[in-house]
Amino acid sequence: MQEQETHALSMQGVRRLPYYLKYLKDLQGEGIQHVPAAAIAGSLGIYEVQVRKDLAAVSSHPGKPRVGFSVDGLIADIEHFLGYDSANTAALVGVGHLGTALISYGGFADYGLDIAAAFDRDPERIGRCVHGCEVYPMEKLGAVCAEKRLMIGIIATPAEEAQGVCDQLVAAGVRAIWNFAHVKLRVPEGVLVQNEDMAVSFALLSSRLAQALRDAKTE
Amino acid sequence: MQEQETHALSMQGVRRLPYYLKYLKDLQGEGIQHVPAAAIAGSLGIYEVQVRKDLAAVSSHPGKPRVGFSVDGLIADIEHFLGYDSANTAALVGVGHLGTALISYGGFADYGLDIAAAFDRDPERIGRCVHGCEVYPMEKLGAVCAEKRLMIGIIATPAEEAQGVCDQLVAAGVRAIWNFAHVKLRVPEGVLVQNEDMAVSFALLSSRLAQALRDAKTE
DNA sequence: TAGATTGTTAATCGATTAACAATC
DNA sequence: TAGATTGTTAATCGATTAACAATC
Repeated sequence: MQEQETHALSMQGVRRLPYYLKYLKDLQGEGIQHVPAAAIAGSLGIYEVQVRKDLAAVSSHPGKPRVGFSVDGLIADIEHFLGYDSANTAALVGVGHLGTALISYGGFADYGLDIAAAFDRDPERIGRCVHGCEVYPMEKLGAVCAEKRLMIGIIATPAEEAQGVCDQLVAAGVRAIWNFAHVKLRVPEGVLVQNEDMAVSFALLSSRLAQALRDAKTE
Repeated sequence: MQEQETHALSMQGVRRLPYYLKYLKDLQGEGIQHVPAAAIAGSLGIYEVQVRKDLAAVSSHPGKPRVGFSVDGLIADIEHFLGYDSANTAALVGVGHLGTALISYGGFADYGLDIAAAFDRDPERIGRCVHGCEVYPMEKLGAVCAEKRLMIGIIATPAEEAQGVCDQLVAAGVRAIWNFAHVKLRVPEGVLVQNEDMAVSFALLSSRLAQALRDAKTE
């Protein structure tokens, strides 16, 4: 019975899961069947207790004293928790450099994401096939999304167009938006939005660097 | 005197600053000179108190009752806090789709990032000029970074090459690494690393979506 | 003065860390 | 049994939210 994990995992915890998963898959590749929490913690530079708490929240099979956790079991549990075994089908809008990078990024296949169709308004790009993914004109967005029952809309357009594209995706029935444009999207209740904002990430880096340089000067 | 802001701002707070900045610059463009915290909070959908706490941590000029905060003053303070007025010069390694997207992304100029040189090992790409940025061969990395005194290394290579590139960048004197490869980098003490991991971001989206779909089924 | 708006102190909430009891 | 490793309960830490006092 895999349905006890209602919640209890912090959002930070969810962010750690992909790292656990990567490490566990490496072990799996080496044919290792059991792993103690301490080993996972060591590979990521965090505390064992945190790993145990995270795993307790997602895993259906508890770890065994003296043995550790089942590698295969954990992989299955984490993938289930993260929904990698659900239908994560996506439509990508904006086949510029970033969009192409996303389609081409091999890592996603591992993580259950299937970009099933791409859209662009540039006639030059329409009809092309990028890494096995066909590029459709914007006019077909509604029909293709509905037909393929796509769940996720990925926005990789310039910021000015993002809201319009978002509205079209929502109208076409997607349940979640992964937004790479530097803009705050308005969506109806019930649609998830995840922002991937490079400007925010850079701000963090820049402030830490500025702080470090100031500290260095003071000493 | 602008040097009282030792700390006191949460990391989450730092992540909100770029949004404040964007809103404030819009106001500046409209010629508005003062803004109350409530207006900033409203535009972002957060509480006023949080905005005030964040601003108190970074701003040198306090806000005035009945008037609000000086738009120009806040912009200057936030940019200073984030280090956008420092020399944020960067070397980018890996001029694939993602690397090209980063160089071409107009937004960074606003945020104080200057990608001054790019590197690649593909002879086809070397010597080209992408959005005003010259692409050098990997062999020149050390010399160019030293000569231009570049502070930040941006890694946009495949995961397998990331650690090697990181080592070269560190040897060339960069103080911070912005890593887009899905790998955990080892760096010497004192070098900052900021990971921008799409797999992590997607994991968050996927788990939220899976949870939402489960909830919908239950009801 | 009255009211809008600020800044600060206290209360709550959430996540991490530490201490310890349970089990193969 | 002894020891490795687990899971849980309590303590700490950090960030958000609420309540309130200060000021133009």
